[in-house]
Amino acid sequence: MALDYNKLLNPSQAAAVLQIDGPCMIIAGAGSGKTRVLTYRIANLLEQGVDPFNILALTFTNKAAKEMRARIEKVVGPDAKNVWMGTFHSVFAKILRSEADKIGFPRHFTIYDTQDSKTLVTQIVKELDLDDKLYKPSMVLGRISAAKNKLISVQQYVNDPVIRQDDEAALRPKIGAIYQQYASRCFKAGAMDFDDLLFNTNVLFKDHPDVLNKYQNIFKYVMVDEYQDTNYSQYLITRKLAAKERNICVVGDDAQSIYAFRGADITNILNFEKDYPELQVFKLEQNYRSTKNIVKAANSVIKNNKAQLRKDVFSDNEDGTLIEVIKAASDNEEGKLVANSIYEDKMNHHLSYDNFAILYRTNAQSRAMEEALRKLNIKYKIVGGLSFYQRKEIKDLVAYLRLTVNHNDEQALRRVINYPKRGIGDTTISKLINTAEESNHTMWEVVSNANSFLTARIANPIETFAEQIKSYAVLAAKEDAFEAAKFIAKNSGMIEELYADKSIEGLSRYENIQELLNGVKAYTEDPEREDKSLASFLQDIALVTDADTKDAKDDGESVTMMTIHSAKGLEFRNVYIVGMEENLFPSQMMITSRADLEEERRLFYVAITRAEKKLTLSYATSRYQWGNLRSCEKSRFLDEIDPQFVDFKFSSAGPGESPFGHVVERRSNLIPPAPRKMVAKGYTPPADFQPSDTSNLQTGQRVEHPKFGFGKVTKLEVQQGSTKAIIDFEEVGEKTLLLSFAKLRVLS
DNA sequence: ATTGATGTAATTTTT
DNA sequence: TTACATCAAT
Repeated sequence: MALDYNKLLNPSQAAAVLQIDGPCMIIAGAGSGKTRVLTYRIANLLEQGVDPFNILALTFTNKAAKEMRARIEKVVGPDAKNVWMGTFHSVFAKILRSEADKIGFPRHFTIYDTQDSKTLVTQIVKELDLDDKLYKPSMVLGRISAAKNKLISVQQYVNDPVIRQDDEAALRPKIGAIYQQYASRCFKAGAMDFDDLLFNTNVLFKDHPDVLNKYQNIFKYVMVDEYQDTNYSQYLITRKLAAKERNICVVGDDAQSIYAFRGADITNILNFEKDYPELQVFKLEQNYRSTKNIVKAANSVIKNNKAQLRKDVFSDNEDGTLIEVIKAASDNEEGKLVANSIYEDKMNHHLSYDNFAILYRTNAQSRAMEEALRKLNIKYKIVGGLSFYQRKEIKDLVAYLRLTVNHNDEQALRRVINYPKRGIGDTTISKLINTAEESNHTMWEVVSNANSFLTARIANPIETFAEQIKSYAVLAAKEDAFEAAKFIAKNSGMIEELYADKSIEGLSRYENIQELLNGVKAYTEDPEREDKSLASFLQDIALVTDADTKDAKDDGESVTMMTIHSAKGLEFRNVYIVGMEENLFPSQMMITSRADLEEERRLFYVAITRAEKKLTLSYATSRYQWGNLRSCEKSRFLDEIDPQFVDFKFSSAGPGESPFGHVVERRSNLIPPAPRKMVAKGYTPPADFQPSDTSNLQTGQRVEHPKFGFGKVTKLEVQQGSTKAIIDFEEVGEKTLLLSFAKLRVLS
């Protein structure tokens, strides 16, 4: 079945779809059918006989990948499943797993999320005895992240005189030291943060040409969506992959580049031609999404930016209604007016609530909107914000799971070592850290050998904890993710702890745990899933954002609320952009430099172009900030819209309210952990006990330990440079000790 | 070591 | 306003 692309697409779209070999760039204006082109382009490749396994399609979000796969499947059938499709992070995380040993990482390395990274930085700042006012984690992390995105290694960072001057000028000379410690701690923990996934892919390709070559041969056709949002690290990965076949096709719109703050480099798209002189360029300029008024208004705004590719987006749709502007006296009134407007529009035009979206610059703005919508009994859903996986109780359980799969995961260990409470306090924890640091071991190695250097009283619970985790690992090795997670949730005591809390929040936390377990169950019950292990489940959720979760339980009729950033790529019939105020949008932090302001403007452009039929902008003249009222000025962006497309209007008031809220209860059973004998009672170490050199210890030798008494070495194991001795003690039985810190006296 | 109280700092955007 | 951290008291 050959598709007739000239019928399905307009001439420029069809041209882009029919191009097959060689580099290609598609400049796709907002609403110009970009996804459509990408979909058909892949369909065409498949039709021309390209093996789906040889196509790599990189997108920016999981959602985009999922959507595209579904659409290709519709056109070409099950072959679509075999196309490599996903976000940069998920695709290269997968590759890094299978090649992990080549760069010294365990196959089941942990992916640290932003919270983990922040806590780690905070911990390091404290350990290095630095001023936490000067070294704020988000700031330090931003600096580290920027370095990684430019592929600046720790070595390069500390040796670069320019960077050092920068940091010194900012009165923060120790950032290099923090970076160094951060990287080494992540490595020891067998963990990568988001940036590491890309950074280490580059390391892998650089240090192992054979591996690069392998993937160059696999990915004969590379496509990159949202190319304007790639950073240097991503740019280099795609360039290397495409170096052999040169079949690279990038799609993007410089006017929609809104991730510079995260290292996205707009010059990647502006200078693409320099890398590929034989480049073919296609421009998609017809907007099919929005009315003429909306498209023209958007153009009039983006015109104010200097750096951009020339492009003329137009629409053949109706003129449509003018853009409405609502002025409110306060943020609460703004919510009320927006809610009313939604209600009226829905009634007047017989629409359903999912035709509406409220977009804002910051997540904090959602609150006023939520309250207003609730009062009018309008259902809504919030995309983004704190996601399911960021809730405390979920992170706690996930930490147990992570620790089970990767014992060295330091952040997970610290999170749960004393939760639920088992008497391991801060002092003990810092002692564990120090010991780990001094003896160059991981924290887990210290924890699982706590008895070697702590009094029995405190080593006891730690040992129990370590045994618990080890037993989870044994379980996880033979059971699927659901069985393991269920057991761990109960056995860890988490279920018991949460069940005991009868407050509203406590119940909802308990429910969230149930929901996570349901999620694991669904995961293992998916018939198409080959790997049902706990490790595999964790890999999956590490890179999942809220968008996918929320979509699944979308019950139809609700208004969507989200930040403008997360709205990219989406469209709605009616769009409300709220909080059009100076210092909010554009954000206060972005008005100092021209480049930043231009990014804010592009953000505004993205927001405007989400709307199909009707766009409404609103601002408040006063707003609560940290509990007190501040007055606000309307945004400069309002004045940048050509006034012929705008209808200024003032309104007020709104009808009744309604109660809401519900709670469900459930039961659980629990298993208490087993106690164990730890210290030899009938043995007292001699006062003159002197540990001897154990580097030449042999199996069968008799040894003395200050706590466990006399025993015989039954086995020696060398692992990652450290030697473990399994010793059968006369009074306490078999123990596994790390030779490097066990105090042993060799007797024979 | 755990609890509760008081104080403080924070709001940009996300894989 | 809230979330988090530090501190004092048990």
